[in-house]
Amino acid sequence: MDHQCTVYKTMDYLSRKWAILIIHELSKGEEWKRFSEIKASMKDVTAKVLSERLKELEEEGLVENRVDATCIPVKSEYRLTPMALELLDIIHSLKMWALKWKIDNPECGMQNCRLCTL
Amino acid sequence: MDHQCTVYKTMDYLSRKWAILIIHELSKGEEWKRFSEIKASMKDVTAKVLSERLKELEEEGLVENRVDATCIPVKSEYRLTPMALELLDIIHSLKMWALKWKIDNPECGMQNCRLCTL
DNA sequence: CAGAATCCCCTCAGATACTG
DNA sequence: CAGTATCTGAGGGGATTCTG
Repeated sequence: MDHQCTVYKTMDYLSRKWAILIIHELSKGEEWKRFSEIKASMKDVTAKVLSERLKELEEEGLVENRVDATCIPVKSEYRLTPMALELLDIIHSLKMWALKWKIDNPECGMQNCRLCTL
Repeated sequence: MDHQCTVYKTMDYLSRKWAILIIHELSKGEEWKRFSEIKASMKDVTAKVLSERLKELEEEGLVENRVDATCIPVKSEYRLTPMALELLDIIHSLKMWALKWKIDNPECGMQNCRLCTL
């Protein structure tokens, strides 16, 4: 890889399942979101995978985590970093590109795609 | 997935190993590139994977293939479609983003990253 | 030259169960 | 609530061999 590391490495963790959807989910609503809140809004993701992705994204500097251990039960919240907020624009461009060129794919008609979040 | 199909489906094939690097490779130099030419310029990719990716990208409409069977040996060439050329801008944005934010990753110092192709 | 066919490994993600 | 631990299966990718 050597000289092709930047995009390659970026794709390495962004291409993991749920990663982009998690980023997108965190971009909605209030700043800080609880683990259970994220999980609930993304029906099919398991706690294991969500936990893994959040940790990876945190290591990559895309997600911040704050924990309030004085609460019972413990309150753990996540939000996007400025780095990730800029990435949102690119994800948006990707959506626009997909909408423009791939709109007629069999399983997602134009109506759905125009309305869908990603 | 349902309402999140566009970006998700796009990521599905773009996130496969070598896919983005192949697109990037096809964007360089002359229009049409031969199989062996692509393979030679991407040291570590195997013929199997390169063949698979090219076929997937062709199915997705990102790559065109023309074959001259009158030659011996057969001449098979590939190039990007207009759809893929627009995607290049987004890949470029992704590189710029990575350069800006992830420049200090351990295995790729600033010098390499500024010079590297992706 | 341009792949196709096999074989094999190994990672990733899902399911389930458990814990402070 | 917010995870972790363990097991499992599918499949993506590498290495090698073969072919028109």
